[in-house]
Amino acid sequence: MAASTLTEVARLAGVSPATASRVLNGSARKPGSDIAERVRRAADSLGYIPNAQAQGLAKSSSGLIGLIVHDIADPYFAAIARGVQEEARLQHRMVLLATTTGGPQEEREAVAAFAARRADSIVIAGSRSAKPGDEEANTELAAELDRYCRNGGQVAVVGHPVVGAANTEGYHVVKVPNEDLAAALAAELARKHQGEFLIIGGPEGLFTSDDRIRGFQRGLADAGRTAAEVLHYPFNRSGGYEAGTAVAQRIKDAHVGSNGPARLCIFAVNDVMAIGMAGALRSAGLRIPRDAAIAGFDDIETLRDFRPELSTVHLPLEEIGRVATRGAGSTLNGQGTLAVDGQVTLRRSTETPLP
Amino acid sequence: MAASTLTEVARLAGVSPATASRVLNGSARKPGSDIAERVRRAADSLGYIPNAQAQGLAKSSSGLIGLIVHDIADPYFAAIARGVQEEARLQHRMVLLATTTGGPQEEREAVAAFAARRADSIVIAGSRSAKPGDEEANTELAAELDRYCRNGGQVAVVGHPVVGAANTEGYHVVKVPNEDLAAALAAELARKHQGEFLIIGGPEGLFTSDDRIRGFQRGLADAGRTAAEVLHYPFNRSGGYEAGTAVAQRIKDAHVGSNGPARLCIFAVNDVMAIGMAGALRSAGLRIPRDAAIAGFDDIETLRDFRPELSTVHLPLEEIGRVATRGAGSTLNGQGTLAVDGQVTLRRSTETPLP
DNA sequence: CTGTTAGCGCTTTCAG
DNA sequence: CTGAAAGCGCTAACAG
Repeated sequence: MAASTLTEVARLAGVSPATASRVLNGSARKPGSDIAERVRRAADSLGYIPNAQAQGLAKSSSGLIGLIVHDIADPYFAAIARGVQEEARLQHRMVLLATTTGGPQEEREAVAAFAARRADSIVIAGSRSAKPGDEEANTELAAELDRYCRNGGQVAVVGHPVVGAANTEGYHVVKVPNEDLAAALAAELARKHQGEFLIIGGPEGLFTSDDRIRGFQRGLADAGRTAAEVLHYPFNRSGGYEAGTAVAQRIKDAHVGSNGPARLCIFAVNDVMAIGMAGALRSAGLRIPRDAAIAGFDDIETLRDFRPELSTVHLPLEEIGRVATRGAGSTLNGQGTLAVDGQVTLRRSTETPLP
Repeated sequence: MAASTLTEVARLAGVSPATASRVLNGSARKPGSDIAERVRRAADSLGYIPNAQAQGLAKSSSGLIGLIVHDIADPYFAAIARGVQEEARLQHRMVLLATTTGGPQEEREAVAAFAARRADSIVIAGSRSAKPGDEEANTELAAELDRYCRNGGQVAVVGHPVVGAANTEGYHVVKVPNEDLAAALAAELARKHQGEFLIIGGPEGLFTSDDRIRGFQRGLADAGRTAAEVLHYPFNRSGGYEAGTAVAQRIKDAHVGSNGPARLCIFAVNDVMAIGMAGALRSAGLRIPRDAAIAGFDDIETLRDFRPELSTVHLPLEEIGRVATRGAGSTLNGQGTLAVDGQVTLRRSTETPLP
């Protein structure tokens, strides 16, 4: 027993499928109210549900919006996803989810899959990378997006354009001033912090990570401080934890003759890494901010309940999701750059402990 | 410039669309390798991407799996979503996301939307409720699901069947032994805890919440303890926080002449509520476990970095997502009950502080 | 093994 | 204002 079709409804109502279509789904034409009523009655007596695939085929559009994230359970992506979802709902669209462990190769596949489903627009939230070895995959990804746009698709990428992406109509970038914000953070920290700085970054070539590292170094330089050492680890909590176990030893060694205000100040390029780092230090018996200061980036919701309260750069994550979706939703603004801003947010993890 | 079609590919390769279809998409038939090669070449010279809508229409299936959650940014749902996503990928399907603020009304709409898109299966992760006033909406939801199943759809709901859902072919339930686990938790706590118990539940009528409350009370009773008072608050972090501000005062009042081991032991029916509760108590200047013990339920990933370490009942969240998806994925097992198990996990938040 | 012929369910000109 | 007819792009019986 298959679902009932428009034709069946039409027959039951004694009208043509065309008319039934006109009353059941929006149309410029407005059938007579008597007829309309009859059709509607027939429709729900049969429990009619329009076949979106058929509608899509006929109208060549789908009401779908594709979202690409690295990991939906990462609070950063989850928050963006919530924003995307909210905006999608406003637009009466549904969200198609794809998770890619990070490679441009997988992203290309996801884009192709979305294109196959004729998604009206695609939001790419994951960070782009330019690791050596990824060039080819990146080129292919760019080509895929290009084709998608040329076929009328709308794309919004968060944070950083896709490497080599042509400036096609329909291609939007939600600019996040990672570098400037990181610089601002460094400036603030340099003011109240006399010790050395250490940066825990993601894999080399990850744009988001690189931007933040560069910005932080610039901020330090502007404050007349020497450049910080940079360590590279995976861009997630485990990476931060791993880094933390390495750093803990260092701190302990330096601790001989420790002097509070000159202790190490660690900047992890995102909050989950900062959290991992803090966890590792705690496991090693160290305390924040007593034995080291830590700052992160993103201000994920999880931080609200994390102790010590973590200094970070607040990013309007949900808003980013909404803006991206909105930008990719309306063809109004052909192609362009959307912007959001963040804010340095100092909390207890970088306070100078009382002597 | 629209995307190129199978027909175009066929023409370019000098074969019939049927043949092109056979080589480009899996088919029992295997065209000659010379022809096949020609078609494949034509296909990617044109950058051909099959139109999934058309395929779906023709095959009446879509490769889509619909997921319904309350809030994708809630760690509980995010973890389940990750599991669903993983399994979906294994099955070469894509996940369609819908978030409902909780009402059966919205869930009904989501199911209808999935049905319209001809999703092969639907996973409902949100908790079902039987609030007075929801009866009608619940009935409609059940009817919608029923129809969906009758039309060949597969459904898996997590935790609790939909109220009034007929035992249709294709309807699966991932049983979570909430009640028993809560009872086990209560038993453990009763053993090491002499003070009173207090339960912070979700809204009355929410099955997950009610089951856990019932189980906990049963566990207390079996241990010869008097029933705990139950407070009802929203089923999220805010609810827990709100509850916490109310409870804090109580604790302080009782604190006059406090005696460590007899302090209050609070059971919040899920971890996010427990976290909210803990936050509120901390804001009020109270400390866990010194001034009160707290336990939650779910063991969300966030707990790993929460302090004090929270006692809870571990649930294999990702696994639940996978199992649900798997159950709803294969028509093999017509209809039935899938099960997962949890485990009481005691941590520092319920330890008895040293005198 | 390949090509032809019908649709899948809906929208949309175009007549009436 | 309504109906008839022609597809949207692809698959699946059938023939050849």
